[in-house]
Amino acid sequence: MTRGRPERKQRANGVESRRRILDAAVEIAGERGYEGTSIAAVSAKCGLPASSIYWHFKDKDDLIAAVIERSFETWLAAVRLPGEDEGTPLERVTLMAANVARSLVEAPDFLRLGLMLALEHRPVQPSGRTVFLHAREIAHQRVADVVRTFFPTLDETAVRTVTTYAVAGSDGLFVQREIGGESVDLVALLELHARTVYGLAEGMSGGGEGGA
Amino acid sequence: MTRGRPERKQRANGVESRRRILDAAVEIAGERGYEGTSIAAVSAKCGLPASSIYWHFKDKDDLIAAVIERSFETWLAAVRLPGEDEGTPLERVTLMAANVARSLVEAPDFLRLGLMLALEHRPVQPSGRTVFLHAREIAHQRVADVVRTFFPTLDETAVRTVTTYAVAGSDGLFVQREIGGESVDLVALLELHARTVYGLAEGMSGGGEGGA
Amino acid sequence: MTRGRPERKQRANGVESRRRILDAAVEIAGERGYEGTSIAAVSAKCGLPASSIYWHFKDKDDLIAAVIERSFETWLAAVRLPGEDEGTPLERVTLMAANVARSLVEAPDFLRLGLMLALEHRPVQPSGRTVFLHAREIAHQRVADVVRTFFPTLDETAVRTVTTYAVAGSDGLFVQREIGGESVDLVALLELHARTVYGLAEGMSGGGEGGA
Amino acid sequence: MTRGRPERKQRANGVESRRRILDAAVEIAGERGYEGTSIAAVSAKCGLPASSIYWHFKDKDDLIAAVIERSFETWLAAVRLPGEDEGTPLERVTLMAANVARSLVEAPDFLRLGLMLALEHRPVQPSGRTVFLHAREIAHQRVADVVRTFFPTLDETAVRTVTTYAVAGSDGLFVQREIGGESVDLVALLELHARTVYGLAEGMSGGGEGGA
DNA sequence: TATGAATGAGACTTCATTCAT
DNA sequence: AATGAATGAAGTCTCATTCAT
Repeated sequence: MTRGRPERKQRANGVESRRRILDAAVEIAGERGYEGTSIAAVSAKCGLPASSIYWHFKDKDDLIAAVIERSFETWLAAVRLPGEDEGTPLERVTLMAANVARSLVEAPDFLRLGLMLALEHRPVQPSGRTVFLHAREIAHQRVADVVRTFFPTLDETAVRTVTTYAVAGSDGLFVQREIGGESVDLVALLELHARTVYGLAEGMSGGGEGGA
Repeated sequence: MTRGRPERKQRANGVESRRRILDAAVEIAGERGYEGTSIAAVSAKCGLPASSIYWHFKDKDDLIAAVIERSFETWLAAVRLPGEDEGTPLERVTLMAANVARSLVEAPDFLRLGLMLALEHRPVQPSGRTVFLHAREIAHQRVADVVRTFFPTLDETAVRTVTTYAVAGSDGLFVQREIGGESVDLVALLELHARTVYGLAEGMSGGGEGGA
Repeated sequence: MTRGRPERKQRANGVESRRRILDAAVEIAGERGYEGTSIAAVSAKCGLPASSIYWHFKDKDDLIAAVIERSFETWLAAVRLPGEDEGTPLERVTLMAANVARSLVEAPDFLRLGLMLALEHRPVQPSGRTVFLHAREIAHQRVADVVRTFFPTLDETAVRTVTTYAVAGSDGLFVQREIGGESVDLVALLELHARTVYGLAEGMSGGGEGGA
Repeated sequence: MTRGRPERKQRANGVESRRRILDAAVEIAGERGYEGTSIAAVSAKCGLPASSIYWHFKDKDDLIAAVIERSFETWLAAVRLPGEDEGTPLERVTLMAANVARSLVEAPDFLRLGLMLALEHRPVQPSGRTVFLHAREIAHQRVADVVRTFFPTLDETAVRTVTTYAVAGSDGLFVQREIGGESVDLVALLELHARTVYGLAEGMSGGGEGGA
């Protein structure tokens, strides 16, 4: 019973506690989804009692929403967009795709949890879902900007179609990777996807037969 | 107890009860996922007491697995593959995509619930997940067969890549539709996807530089 | 550890269990009020686990409402109204008052809990309060009938005033008894009240100066 | 820390904070009773953190006791007893009753909360109950004094009976008003009560057959 | 004179499941 | 082929209170 360290972390530190709670929650929620994330489990993993979690977050819904928000920011920071002027357009797009792929492999919790929430259709939606959809909208806009940059002649309908297709493919390949594990080379697949989308946009840009 | 007119439906009918339970469960599980599906909720929706559900299914895990299985069959039945010899290859592939799209709009529960299960990573996975992955494997094989039929010169690695890419894109577009609702034209997007994949396979088939 | 009686009352008996729960709840709620009545305490007192209470009652609110309802019936049964034709009118009224007093001493839970609920003004009222007010309305009507019987010339406004005054005095004297305990002779006080109200009604009946 | 303009109210003011806490507490306790009054709710209503409440009051019990005490004083201040020598004795008594009625309509919290506490019978009684009973004893004495003044020939037993009856009737009519809301004319009813009690005392004073 | 943060206990309620009938 | 009743475990959340600052 000789307690090496006194361990009576009496020093109240809200910021640090909040971080610990989010760290624990992002891990559990990323694995088990909304319902599967119990406050007791988060409490056990972060070392703070359940009642302390309620000091920092109004309720479970609020906690999950904060998890989504923070993990989106983490993920955004992990996507390092390359400098503006390296290589051909196609090479640059491919590089972006590889960066996205790496960020999704490194910090997959955001998208995994987000997709779980997005697929649910509860009568009363968790607010984390709203936060996710909002984050997703931001990502969508960024992709759209890239599309517009590389294919300035595309009309807005075509931009939207290409962007939607690009994002959806990315989602699908991420799911594939989540199911297949490390045997799925997400970097290679997203690079392939980038080239494909590039070709698609090129086709819509040159010949007027856009669509969908 | 022999009542005058027999068979007035009150007298138990196992098959019918089982169907009612599955009908209720597929709806709830498709909305709320595995953890979100409580036996009590299924009981309330189907009108049978909870204990009756346990007469038909070993436990909740078994019920969800059965839900996945049956909704896969429902979905399979909804995919009406077109006759073999109408139109050009590209037209035929596009037609298939449209059919898949329609089936996913009509019977989305299978894929929605399945993806939710697939994205989870719990210590002990629900057997419904296994059932889903198995069904998915079947679908994957069917797509692979189509790819081989249309592009007999593709090597197996390329077939796998194209198939994976085709399925992943389909998943991603399905997610898009689940998020965006009716404003997303899944038929058009999957037709576009079909043409894109067709072009991709063609490219890998003709020039030898396949990949991933 | 030698368990004398097997005590595994496996024999499911809903009616009996429900009664045991209500018996426990009426006692606790009569002493401690709505908020003071915890499901855990009821569970401990009746021997059934908390979850079993929820088989018989939707929630705590439902339980308390049932408690009020049953204890009202118990109390009503305890008020033995005297035969129609014994003694003078004043004697008969006094006898009624004594009977009411005895019933309130014997089964005070109904009125004690009811008054506690009635005095509360929560944003969302417990449904037990509604049940109590309804029961009280019934009691009010009975008293009004007695008033009308003995003073047929009273107009309805006067009947209402006399009845209200009679019931209010009864409530107040009951409170007095609850505070003062056995040192308060409720029977004597209610008999006095009966005579007083009788005189009041007589006065309003003869001279036309009713009021309030 | 010496700010330019001092005393801009931000700088703590114990008396004012204490008042705000009591203001919030009297409202909540008057609505919900002892158990229904949570420190968190008081904190939310008064805008001070829960820990500040514990700076001003030892514990919840202490807070409620202070609430009772202050609201009793508020109520006492609201009872404006009339000058000694206006009108006939009956008129003066009636005027007193009207004043009491008005004070109970204006400041009902004291009596409402007090009666809730008085009706409870917990193993360990809140000290607010004691405070209430003490305040009530004071009120009782005042009424007894009035009775003695107007009916000097009454013996002490009769004085006690009349006083008890007077107070009980007042309580009962107050409850009636709390239940019935503004549709109950408390002033009229208490005036009626005053006349009735006056008559009762007169009867006991003249003929020697007092009672109870 | 306050207060941000923490905390163990306990609140109500639902959970999946069982069992005798 | 079913079901009424029961139940221990676990769920989310609130409680009154403390303590270092």
